[in-house]
Amino acid sequence: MTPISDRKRREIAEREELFLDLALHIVLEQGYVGLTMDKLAGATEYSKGTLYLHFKNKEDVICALLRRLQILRLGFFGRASSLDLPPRQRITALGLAAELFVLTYPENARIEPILKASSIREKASKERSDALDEVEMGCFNSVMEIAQSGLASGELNLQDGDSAEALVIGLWAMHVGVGLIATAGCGPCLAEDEASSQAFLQEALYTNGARLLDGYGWLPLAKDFDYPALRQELLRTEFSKEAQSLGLQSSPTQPR
Amino acid sequence: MTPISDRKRREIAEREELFLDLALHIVLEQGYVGLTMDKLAGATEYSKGTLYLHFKNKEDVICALLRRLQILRLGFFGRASSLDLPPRQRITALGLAAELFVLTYPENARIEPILKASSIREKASKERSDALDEVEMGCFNSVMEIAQSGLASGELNLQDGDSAEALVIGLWAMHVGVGLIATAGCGPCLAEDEASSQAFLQEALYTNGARLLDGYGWLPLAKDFDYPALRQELLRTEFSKEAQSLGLQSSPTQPR
DNA sequence: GCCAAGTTTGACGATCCGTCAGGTTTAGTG
DNA sequence: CACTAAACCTGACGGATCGTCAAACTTGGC
Repeated sequence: MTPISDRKRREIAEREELFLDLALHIVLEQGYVGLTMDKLAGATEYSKGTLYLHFKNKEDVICALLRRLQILRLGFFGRASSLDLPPRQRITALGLAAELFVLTYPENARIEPILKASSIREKASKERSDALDEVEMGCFNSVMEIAQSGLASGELNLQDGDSAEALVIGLWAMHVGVGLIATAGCGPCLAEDEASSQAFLQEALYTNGARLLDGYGWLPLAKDFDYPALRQELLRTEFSKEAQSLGLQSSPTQPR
Repeated sequence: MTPISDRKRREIAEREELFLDLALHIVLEQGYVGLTMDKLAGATEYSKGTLYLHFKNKEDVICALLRRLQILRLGFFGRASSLDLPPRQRITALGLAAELFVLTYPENARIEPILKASSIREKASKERSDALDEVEMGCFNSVMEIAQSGLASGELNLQDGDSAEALVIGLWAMHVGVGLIATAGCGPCLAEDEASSQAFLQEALYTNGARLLDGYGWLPLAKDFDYPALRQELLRTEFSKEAQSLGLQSSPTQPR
């Protein structure tokens, strides 16, 4: 039994994916409290002991779950960020990517706040927590990189006390904040109707992002460039697949 | 034993305060997971049964804890919001109030995300959850009211798709987001040194708030009014007590 | 002094976490 | 093919916690 075999290794990786799929299913259906290691083991063909070979504890499962999602987010961000566009247009594209990510993987909104808040990070294994950090860092840096290229090319001019980092924190905080409000509500405000309030919040996030960048004087300002058209175009090109599967009508130009 | 006695009622209310004090102490010391109903009962002179006469469950305790804090926040907001200043100055004052609140009651930052994230609201009693909503609504409305008076007096002019609600959501989301990042970190980014990164985040929140309002074109713009001076003045007047107890040097004008 | 209503208690059943001794499978060997 | 040792998996179990409720206790009016 010397060769600790690739097959085995692959099997284990596959099994972990399976565990995470099932865990996600349970969390979505019954919430974090509803997720039980016994239940999860029962849902698989394996026993609790095996589960604990993969995950240090329940918190570790959540951590792994979120990491899997954040990798997808990073993918979206990367696609937007590598477009051949001027910085402000690129960051607008990234904003769109963030929106599409949220819409495509609504489960992220359920998992992320669970992990952010309670002291889950402390209990999860260090490796997994670090792995998650790494991906989140990547997302943050995608934005940071655009800000820096804006500075470099002169469309973004910071004043006295400002910094690119502060700007990115602002965008990031707004993104995180809207996500949190969307799941937790801020009080019951906006809670009238689940779906429409989600749409309103996403809309508000876009608007406020644009206003914030305007406030920093990042050119071209919203009034000087047709960002909505850019978004529409991106929905037709880079993000056409996502737009389609979400059923976003990309305001057809001219049906022939 | 006919008069169900005011004394008794008062005693019960006092006892609840005591419970909350002790619960807060435990949460601050040992985190949410460290808070145990047995432990809490043990810390009081009462038994678990009595605890459960006050609170439906553990989640209810957290909910009550946060509500007590949010009432204090509402107080801060109210004081700022009722100042006799033009709208944008007033909302700046409210921003300062929010900062001071965070500094004065750092425990809020520990409790709030716990409740926002995990499915605590679902398990807490409806009454308590509603009571919390009410206070949070009050806070939100403080901001909303200022935005509306800005609209009314013409310093704030919204464009096409914008709305006062969206603006307030933006500010609110940024506030919430920064709070979450401050406790959870966004990845380990900024985590170099606990205290200084907190300060940076608060600073960033102020800057971004100002930039956002500038982006909406809410007059007077940051460049046309000395908002830092206004903040200093408020620290010397309305919020002198808080500034003092926080040891904020309010850059003395002229010691005589 | 006595009783009934109101109040408090803590032992208990139920649930869940994480472990580990022991059973089962696997893959190489003669 | 039989055998063996390492790798793998299992599920019963100890420990911790939640929330309940029947019983014990306190209160205050008569």
